[in-house]
Amino acid sequence: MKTKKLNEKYNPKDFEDDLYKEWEEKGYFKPSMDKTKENYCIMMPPPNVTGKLHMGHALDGTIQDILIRFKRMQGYNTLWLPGSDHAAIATEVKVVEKMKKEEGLSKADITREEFLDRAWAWTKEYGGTIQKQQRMLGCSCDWERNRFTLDEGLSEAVLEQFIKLYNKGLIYKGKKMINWCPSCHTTISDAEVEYEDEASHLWHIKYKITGTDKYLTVATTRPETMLGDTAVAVHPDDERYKDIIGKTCILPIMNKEIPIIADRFVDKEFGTGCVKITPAHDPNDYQAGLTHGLEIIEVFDESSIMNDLVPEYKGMPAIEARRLIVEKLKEIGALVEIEDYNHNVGKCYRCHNTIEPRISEQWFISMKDLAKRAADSVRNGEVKFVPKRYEKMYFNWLDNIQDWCISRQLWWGHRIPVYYCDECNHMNVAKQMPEKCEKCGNTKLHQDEDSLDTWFSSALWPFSTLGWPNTKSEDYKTFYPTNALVTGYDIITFWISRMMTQGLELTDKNPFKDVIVHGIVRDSQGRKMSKSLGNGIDPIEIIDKYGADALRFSVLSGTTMGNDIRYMPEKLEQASNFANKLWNAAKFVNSNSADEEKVRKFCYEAFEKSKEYNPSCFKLEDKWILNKFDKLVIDVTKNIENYDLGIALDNIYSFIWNEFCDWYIEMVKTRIYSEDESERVAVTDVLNHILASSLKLLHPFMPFITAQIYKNLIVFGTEDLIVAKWPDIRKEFVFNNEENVVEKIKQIIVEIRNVRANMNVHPSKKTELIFVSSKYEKEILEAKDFILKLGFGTELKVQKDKTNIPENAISIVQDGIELYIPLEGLVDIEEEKQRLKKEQERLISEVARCEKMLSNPGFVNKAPEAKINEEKQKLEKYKEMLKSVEERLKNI
RNA sequence: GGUCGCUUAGCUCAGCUGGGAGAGCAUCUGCCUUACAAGCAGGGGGUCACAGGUUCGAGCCCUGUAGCGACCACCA
Repeated sequence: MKTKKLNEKYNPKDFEDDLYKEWEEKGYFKPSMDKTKENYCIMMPPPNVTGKLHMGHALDGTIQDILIRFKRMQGYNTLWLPGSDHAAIATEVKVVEKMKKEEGLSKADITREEFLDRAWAWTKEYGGTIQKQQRMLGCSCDWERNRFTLDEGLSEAVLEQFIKLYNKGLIYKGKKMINWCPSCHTTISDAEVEYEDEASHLWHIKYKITGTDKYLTVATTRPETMLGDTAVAVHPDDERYKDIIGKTCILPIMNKEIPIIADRFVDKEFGTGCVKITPAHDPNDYQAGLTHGLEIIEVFDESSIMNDLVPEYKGMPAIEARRLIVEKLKEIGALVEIEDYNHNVGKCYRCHNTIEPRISEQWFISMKDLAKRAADSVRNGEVKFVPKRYEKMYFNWLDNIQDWCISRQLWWGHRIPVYYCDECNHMNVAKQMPEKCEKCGNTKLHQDEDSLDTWFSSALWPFSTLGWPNTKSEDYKTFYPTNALVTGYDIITFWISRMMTQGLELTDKNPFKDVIVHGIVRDSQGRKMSKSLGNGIDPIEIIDKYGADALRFSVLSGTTMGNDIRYMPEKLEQASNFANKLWNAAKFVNSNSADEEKVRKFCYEAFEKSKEYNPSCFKLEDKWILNKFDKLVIDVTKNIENYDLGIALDNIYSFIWNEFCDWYIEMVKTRIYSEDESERVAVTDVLNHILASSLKLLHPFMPFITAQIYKNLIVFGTEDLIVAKWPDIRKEFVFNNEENVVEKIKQIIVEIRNVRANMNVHPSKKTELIFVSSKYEKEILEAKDFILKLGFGTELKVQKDKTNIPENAISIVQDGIELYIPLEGLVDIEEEKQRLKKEQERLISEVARCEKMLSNPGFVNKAPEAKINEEKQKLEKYKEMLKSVEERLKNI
């Protein structure tokens, strides 16, 4: 005898941690590397090293874990590779803050090496947090293959990538207008700029037109940049200004003569139609400056501190200078108007300070060709997005792509592998500092100070983690290209598009086949969870209180892939109620199971060996639940394969609760308590078979409770559930007929309860049940025990015709079965007549509906045959039922 | 401005290839029936945003409108 026992109460804390440890120790998370099996690989999107698990991670991790566990159970050689990202800016900002707070130091006070020491220390201290939390969530990823974007192998991959792209001419250094964050002191890429509405003003300033008494008025949101104006632009077709094009005007304060130029980018309708041109501080103006050969004059530096163009503003923050310049303009009478104005301002995605467009020499990747190839892979269907609509977002980004600025003025990250010759300034591009300049042979060289965008290394994630550039490595050969990539839609541009471009360029393969895009987890009011709002929900607190399984259930049930999720904490109640229900059902099955050896002998072993289970062991309700279960397996498998995880979970939920617990267990209780041992053995077999198999289907979704129950099953459950075989459908038996009959009987039982509830009959009041059925006599007798129990019956009779039916009985009419319930003293004939009349009306309208449909020539000629037959059968059924009801009405 | 999404029960959301509108929560009624009161049984509750169209048949397909949301671009 096994000494297995489930605790009296479901309490996830009792077993979740232990189970996880056990799985990990037994090595279940590692791929089997079985060459005879198909491979399946998912790369976990690497969270920031310093991050904490939030609901987005919980959702993302749950989805991936479901896919991995599903495939693992199906026998695939599965790898889910975890890791973390060094998150250049985010981490550097935090380390700088900490340094300032604790040591009173800034970056200027220490060397690069000293800073990196601190950053690594930080990483070691805080780096493991998320991964601990992912374990609590149940993520079955292979921690032994855990990678970090700054680790040795991945850094090697970055060098390889840089040099390859450079040699191919795809990476270049150039002077361009870039996005500069004056607070983080670095460039950022276009994708990292977030636009926000900001209330501001439009200042209207008049410039004197040279040699006349006339003025033109420009409108600007940035008066402080006027010091660097080198032109005023109007639209060439603007009638108002046609005659002044080509003339010059006087820039106030600077008292400098600047040209009036015509350019089509000017919007005639906006402001005054005259635009001041500051090529150094605005992307449009920069472009105009290039086109018209204008001088570029900087007004402030990289910290937005004014330079010495005008001595009285020197050293001032630009925003401060703005105030003074506006005052000055007022003073000299150049300020015409101040208009309230809302405009979109670019903000740094990290620190949310206003981005300054600046001209600067930086490193870029030329994107156009790379982007085309990446887009084509999706266009031609080699890579598909789920849901498909996100492909448009992806195309939109790639089709309009600008070159990617990859250099960052940060220390935390991969340093650019370019070494300048101190003598001839030649750029030597190499993995390590060359001994001498390849051009002039000088031995004094210095490395580029900049580092690379975080996403430059993340772009390699699907293959750098597998050993690339060593394409001969076992992991790379086995798992690349990977199968699915699961992530939120918010990083399609940041990450998906970059993995695609780099993957195709460097490995000549699409890095993954399916891109599974999920939504954002929002709060119960639909707002984004954020630190500033304080509306975030901590998944760890949820795990503490409800368990990881409940958390996983709650982020998936009732959701659709790609849609945002409004997180309702009430879902946790549903989830933990479900877990509790399952727990109790398992306890019931366990405590009522017959001796395991006997079950094995009589049922299970025989079945395993010969696949010829004696169907006479099964009673009607067994065949019903077995048939239902097979359909469930088909549905759940299909839905997981289509990534319809919410639907798959719902399938399992309603099977376990509504079919298995509410019906099957109740149906077999009399057999369980039976004196006849062979009855008990047979029921034990089916109960355990259905329970164990249901646990298998549910395991990917709720791994802990299912595994805990499974290992404590008295019958079956010998292997660990995490590696148990995903259920097959049993082609040996199909019990469609039995399923149909039981559904009819269930319907009758529901109606019995219904009628009794309406008549306020106390459950203790039981009655005789008289069935009339010529078709299903045998089945009704077979189901006698549970019909009596669930239908409040004292005894059950089946007859082929309606002789001797008492008058004061309730009648329940089903298709092919009628039931009469004599309820002495309780049946009011008038009330019963009213009830039957209502039923009659309902059936008449049903018959009418079917007849109308079937007499519609359009329907009969065009509808599929199966549909027509279905309607014909319904018509027959309703006609028959109607006939019975009407007969009964006549007789009482 | 461009693109996309959403609008279904009181609330939050599912709804497959077009073929009788579903779940959870909430609500009402009756039950401590020996797995489970975190439960059981039963009930009520919907003009599927609006207007057209296609179709034998539309929550689902097409066009348009309105409200909400997201992304991209521009905004001197």
